[in-house]
Formats: sequence, structure tokens, C-alpha cells
Amino acid sequence: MDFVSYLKTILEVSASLEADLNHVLRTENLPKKYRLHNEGKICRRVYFIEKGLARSFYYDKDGRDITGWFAAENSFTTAVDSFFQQQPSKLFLELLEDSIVHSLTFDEVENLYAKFPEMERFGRLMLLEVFTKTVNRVNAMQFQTAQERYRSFAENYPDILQRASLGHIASFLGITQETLSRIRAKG
Amino acid sequence: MDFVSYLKTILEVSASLEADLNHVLRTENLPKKYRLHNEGKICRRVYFIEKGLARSFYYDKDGRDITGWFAAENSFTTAVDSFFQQQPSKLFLELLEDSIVHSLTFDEVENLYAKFPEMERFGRLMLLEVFTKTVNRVNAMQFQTAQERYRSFAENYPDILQRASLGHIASFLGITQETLSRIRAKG
DNA sequence: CGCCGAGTTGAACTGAATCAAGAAACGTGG
DNA sequence: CCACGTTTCTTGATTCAGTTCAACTCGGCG
Repeated sequence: MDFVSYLKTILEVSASLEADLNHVLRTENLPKKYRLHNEGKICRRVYFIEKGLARSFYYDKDGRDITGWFAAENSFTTAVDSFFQQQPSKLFLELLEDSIVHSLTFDEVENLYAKFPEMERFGRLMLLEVFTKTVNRVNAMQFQTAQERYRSFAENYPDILQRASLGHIASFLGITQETLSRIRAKG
Repeated sequence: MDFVSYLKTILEVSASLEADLNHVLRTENLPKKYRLHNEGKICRRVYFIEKGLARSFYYDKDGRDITGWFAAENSFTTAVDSFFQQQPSKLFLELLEDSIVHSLTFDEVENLYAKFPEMERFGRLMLLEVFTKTVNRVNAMQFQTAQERYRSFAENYPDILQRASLGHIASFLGITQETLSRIRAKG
């Protein structure tokens, strides 16, 4: 599903908003391992994944690769530490599969917000969704064991479990690859 | 600062929005330990703290009291697992100090969103702020030690450090009270 | 084939939890 | 304003989940 179709599943889209969107949206077909964004830069775009899988990650103080977020079909991704404030990022954004992505620049999004109240509403709703997910994740991190976190991840994101590598999932859950391997070995 | 004054620091407030807000806003002066919201109920209101301190918490599966969030002056609080979806909550909201709070119901907020695009914008910006903080918290939880988390908490929220109890802060950071006490003992 | 990344398995180690006991601070009523 | 009970904080000893380091297996691909 492309971005405009997705938007229509959430709210009414006026003809003029649709026209403006089609005018500015950039659609790309990109290969696995492609980097949508690199550390140190200001992230200019927000991406909607029509097909494929992406992850954001960063290198922690010991140089370990830590997955921050996965984004699959019909979801958005961007360097959250950079895009909204338009400041330099610590994150990378990479594709884990060949993907079709649609994107808008920060300025384009801001202009759409200013021009179309429905777009502002959409922005609020998307933020609400991702905020809710992030809160759930904090709760999981706060006082669940590694095993509990893995199980609820497996329940909520069965597709990503299949498609992403063990190492990427482990760091996303805040555990090492070895621990995740052992958890999985049991059941 | 009351809610309308705060709103004006973020964006332009039209006279008619101000009038509507003054019409629906409820202001209360409430004592320490007062419960703004209880588990099991649907949380109807979002609260702006003019003065005082609140925390949200829940009881985990072992019956331990876990602090989810603190809210002090010029910030908002509500049962995040309930208010936005208007579904039953696992959270409590309690005051840790005598407080002055302003509040709006869910319906009032929705009506304001529908009537005033600037209010929708404000909602988006507030959500963005709290989302950003929550993402930072996930990062901290993911691969920082207890000590590192305590230090950055102490840096970012020195006032809450003074005003909230050790046990509340410990569970917020995802550690036990004993561990926090030992961390603090060192420096 | 043989290499290489991804996953598994084992053994030793460690940060933080748990359990338990005191010490301080706090507030409420006499 | 003090005495007493309650809550909050500290400190110690023990335990355990998860990390670390290291070796090994497996499946794909040049």
C-alpha cells in the first residue's frame, strides 16, 4: 500500500491534500543493506515503508551495534533523534530487505501541517501510536525478564521475528545474542 | 503558571480558543496523596500541573509498586494506557505534594482539536515532546548500567531527585531501592 | 570446495536482586 | 513539644539472571 492509500485508511483526505502529496512524495525502490540515513548527519526525511523492512541502530559507547527500532510494511521510520529537531543524529537507518519506500522532507511535512489541519491531525495520531508503543517498551524493560520480553515480542511482531536476524532482535530487546539463543532453545 | 499561560509560551492562542479553554478548564487545589486516577477505571481527564508533583504507577505481577512517570510544574500527566484510547487502566495517578492542577476531559480535548487547528498542533507538539523523552528512556534502559541511568536522571531532573522518595525513583529507573541506595552512597 | 556470517553451546564471572536486619526521618496524637 | 509508630533509607550476606569470552556447528555462496 502506498502512502496516500494508507493515509486514507486513517482519515478523510481532501483532493487538494492528495494532489500536494503526490507532488512532493518521493518513491524509491532500494536494495537490502541500503542506508537511508547515516550517523552524524541531520536526517531530512521521514520514510513510509510500502514493502520491505528497515531498522534504526546506533553504536553504543563500547562500539556495540544496538537496534533501536524496526519498521515493516505500512509503518514509518526516521532518525527520531534528528528528524524532529533537525539536529545531528547518532542513528543509522538501514534496509534489511529490498524495499519500496515513500518519503517526505522535514520542510514538506511542516508545510503540509501548516496548510492542511487534517495532516496535522494525522501527524498527531502517528505520534500517538508510536508513543504508545514506546511506553509499552519501557514497561517491558523496567521489570520484565529477558524471557518475558522475548515472548511478548514474538507475540506482537511474529513477522519481524522471522525476518530480522537474532543479533538485531537481541539488542532491540536489551539482551545479548547468546542469551536470546538460549531462551529460544527452551521454548 | 496556569494552563493558558503555558499554552501561550508554545504558540499563538486566538481569543476564541482562550475563551473556550477558560470555559471548560477545571482548576483544583488538591492535597498530597490525593489520587487523580485509579486502576480499573477509564481515565477521563488530562492534567496540567501548575504547582506540585504527581506520579503514575502500577502494581506489577508480583505486586510491586512501579513508578511509570513523574510530572512536576508545567507538565502534563494522565493515565497514558487509558486516556488516549478511553479504555480501562492499569495505572494510578497520585500527588506527591499539595498541588494546583488544571484539567480537561477527553471529549473537551477532542472538541478543541476539531474546532481549533492550533490546538491540534499543540497536541502534536506535546506528544512529540513526551515521545522524545520516552525514546531516551528506552535507550537508557537498553544498555546502560544502573549507575549511568541514575546519573543521567540526577542531571536531567535534579528537582525530582529532591522531591520524590528513593523507592519511587528506583522503580522508575528499573532498579531496586537497595541498589539505588548503594549507588548514591558512592557518589 | 573452503570461507564467512549467523547461530549455538559451554564455563566462568558479575551486576543487581533478594532476603534480612537496623537506623533515621517523619507525622500524628497526647 | 515529646513519644511512639510508621515509613523511608541504609547496610550486609547470599543468590541468580544474564554477560562475557571462547570454541564449535551449520548453511549458503563465490
